[in-house]
Amino acid sequence: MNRLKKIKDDGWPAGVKKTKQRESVLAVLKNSDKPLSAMDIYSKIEKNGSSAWLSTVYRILELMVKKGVVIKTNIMNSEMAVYEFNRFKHKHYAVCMRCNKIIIMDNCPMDKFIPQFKDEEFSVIGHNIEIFGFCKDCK
Amino acid sequence: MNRLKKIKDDGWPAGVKKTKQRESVLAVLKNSDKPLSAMDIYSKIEKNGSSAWLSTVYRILELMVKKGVVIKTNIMNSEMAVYEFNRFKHKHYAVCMRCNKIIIMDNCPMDKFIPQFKDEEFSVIGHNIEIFGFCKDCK
DNA sequence: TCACAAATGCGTACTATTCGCATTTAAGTC
DNA sequence: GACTTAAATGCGAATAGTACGCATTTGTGA
Repeated sequence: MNRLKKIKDDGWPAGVKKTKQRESVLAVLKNSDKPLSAMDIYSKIEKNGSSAWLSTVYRILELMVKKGVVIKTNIMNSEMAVYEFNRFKHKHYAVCMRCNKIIIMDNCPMDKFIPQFKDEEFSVIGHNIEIFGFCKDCK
Repeated sequence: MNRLKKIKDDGWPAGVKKTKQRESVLAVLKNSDKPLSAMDIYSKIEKNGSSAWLSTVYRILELMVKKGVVIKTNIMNSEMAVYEFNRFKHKHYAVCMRCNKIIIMDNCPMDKFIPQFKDEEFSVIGHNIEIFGFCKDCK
């Protein structure tokens, strides 16, 4: 299993040059339990005393998404994408309609569900589920 | 029931001035069975021989969303929002990862599903589900 | 250590969307 | 139907997130 070793044992994607900036971006994502925007990541890197130009952060994120190490998500009613370290766990989020807080959902409605399509066939690769409502602070 | 009549019998939201542009936008959305972007709507209006500045289309859409006549959705991996006429039917979409075609799903996994949250309480108002994969032409 | 392909810094460009303001228009009142 | 006025539109310019181009720097295999 895993003969191709697309991702190395230390979590680094194979065939990807190690640079200060790339390590910073991945470290920030690994240390966060919530998805972060490119700007969040940029700020956290600065706060850690390192530095990486914002456009570089975007390029790194794009690469990491392509390599499967990072997951990119678009949260509705927010114009910016968020990124998280791929821990290979199936997760979904609930988003508060007032404060935009993100809450992790533990179960997935798609587990025992077979989507039906009108006429057309469609081969399902994955899904994206977002619950919206109000968190306990905003209720 | 419906004593407040937020939406009139002809489908027009109450207390909203009728203008050429607003009628054009709603007509385009009513005649489409797929969600459309603001730009799509703008083009279709031009094609119909009418006209409405793009910023006006955006303003109208924002208003109609607020009035509950139109639904705004953000489809992932697409940087633009799409809008559809609210037919008060529960629907979800499958999006082809190659050609971005949108296919309507007939059933909903959330029907018999109760979301669970770790510690925090969350009152669920609604949900957003997107299936991705390949349509029959792109398989 | 050297060479070179690849990554970054930095600025600029692009795209979807929003905003500001002068002009126009819908709709209630006389 | 004309008048009035608040609200909508045309139009351009601004904004924000993200992508791009190119000169310089850096990581890595030889």
